[in-house]
Amino acid sequence: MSLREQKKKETRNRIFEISLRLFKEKGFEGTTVDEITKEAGIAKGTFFNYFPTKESLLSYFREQREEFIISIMQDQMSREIPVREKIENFLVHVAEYYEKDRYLLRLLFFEQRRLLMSSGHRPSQGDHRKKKQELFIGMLADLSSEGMQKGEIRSDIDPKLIAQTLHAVYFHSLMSWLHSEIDYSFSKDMSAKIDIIFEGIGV
Amino acid sequence: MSLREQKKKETRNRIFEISLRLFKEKGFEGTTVDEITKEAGIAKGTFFNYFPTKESLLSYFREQREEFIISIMQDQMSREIPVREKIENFLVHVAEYYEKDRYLLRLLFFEQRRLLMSSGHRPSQGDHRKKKQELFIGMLADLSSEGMQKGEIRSDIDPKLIAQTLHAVYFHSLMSWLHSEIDYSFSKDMSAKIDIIFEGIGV
DNA sequence: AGTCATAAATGACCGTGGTCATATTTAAGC
DNA sequence: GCTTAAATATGACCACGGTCATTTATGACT
Repeated sequence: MSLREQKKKETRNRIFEISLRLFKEKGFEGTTVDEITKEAGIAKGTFFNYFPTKESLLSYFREQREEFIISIMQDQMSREIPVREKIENFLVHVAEYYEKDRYLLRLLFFEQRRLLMSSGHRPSQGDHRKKKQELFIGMLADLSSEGMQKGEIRSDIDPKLIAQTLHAVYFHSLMSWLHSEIDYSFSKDMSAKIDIIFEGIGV
Repeated sequence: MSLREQKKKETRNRIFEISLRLFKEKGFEGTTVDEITKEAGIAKGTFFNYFPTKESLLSYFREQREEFIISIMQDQMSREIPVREKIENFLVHVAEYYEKDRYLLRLLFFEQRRLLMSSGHRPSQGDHRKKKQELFIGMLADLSSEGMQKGEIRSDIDPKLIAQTLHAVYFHSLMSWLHSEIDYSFSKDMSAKIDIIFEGIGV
């Protein structure tokens, strides 16, 4: 790696680290780009050579999280355990991972303008790059299919529908937890709701 | 009502109507407060006498929606039909109501900084005013309890948990629909997922 | 080492949301 | 109709996010 690339990487990283620290200290709105650049020892314009907007710092943070989450998913996918356990394990692992950094997650979901969610209903035309969220639901759908083949899950429902329902519960639990001011286990709360989906509420 | 109050109300309304129109025409970011005040024939400062921020226009819009939704809820609550039907009716009615104005809802959810969601996990101390979202979940919980008493719903689960799970599916379906670029029936999509919750996915 | 094209850094500048001291309007009391 | 205090309107002003023409640093090539 050339000196140039090296320095670029370092600068980008410095901006990012300083930003997250300041966000934690003073909030997202309360931190100005001027402060960030001053601390990083660069001019204001330079910031925008590295990140197109102040908000994009949060996107970058999210991308890093997503990489990690996908690795958790893939770990679970390959294990030799009942599908229900795989699903619960996966979701609980993600939840536990999130529990470590509630504050920055709050920023991520409440400060970022467009919080991406998977639609499950894509336009048939369009770019073919899979978004991370779709991968998330896609993997849950794969697990559901696997469960159907093994006779662990009802096979008269569209696996995608099941995946979306699971994801709904996961997402809702996450949001509730982020909004709440009290401390409780997000993963346990979610786990209870996943059980409902498996067992149904009907008599 | 005095002349003063009358004019105040009119001005507030004019600002609001013009704003929503401009948002539809040019988007939220694309519309400036200057434009709004110019069209409304008032000075810029006056705008902020009526709405504390530009974003608060969206909150106001949401409050209006919420009033309406609560009335739908209350209608269903008092009918003499099976609980499952009440729940489905209620959620489907809300969905159908939303389907009428997808664009402004998108603004509401994607442009507004902090999109409120019910936690279901409130701090024990704090203000006692019930937020609208809690009312929403509260009513779903009441319906669940009713269903348990009538033997239509399993009674070994906390009704609140059921309510939250139902709300999760409702909210997720709504968000997916708002994100999607294609036209499909949000209410039907949601309905299918509600069925899953009633019947479970286990064998 | 010197030249030069390209990458990267810079900060004056702009448009916007939001503030606030001041000016204007209202209506109650006389 | 006049006075006066409170409600309301005003626009100059500020801070911030973001742009861009210009300057500076880099390294490939001779």
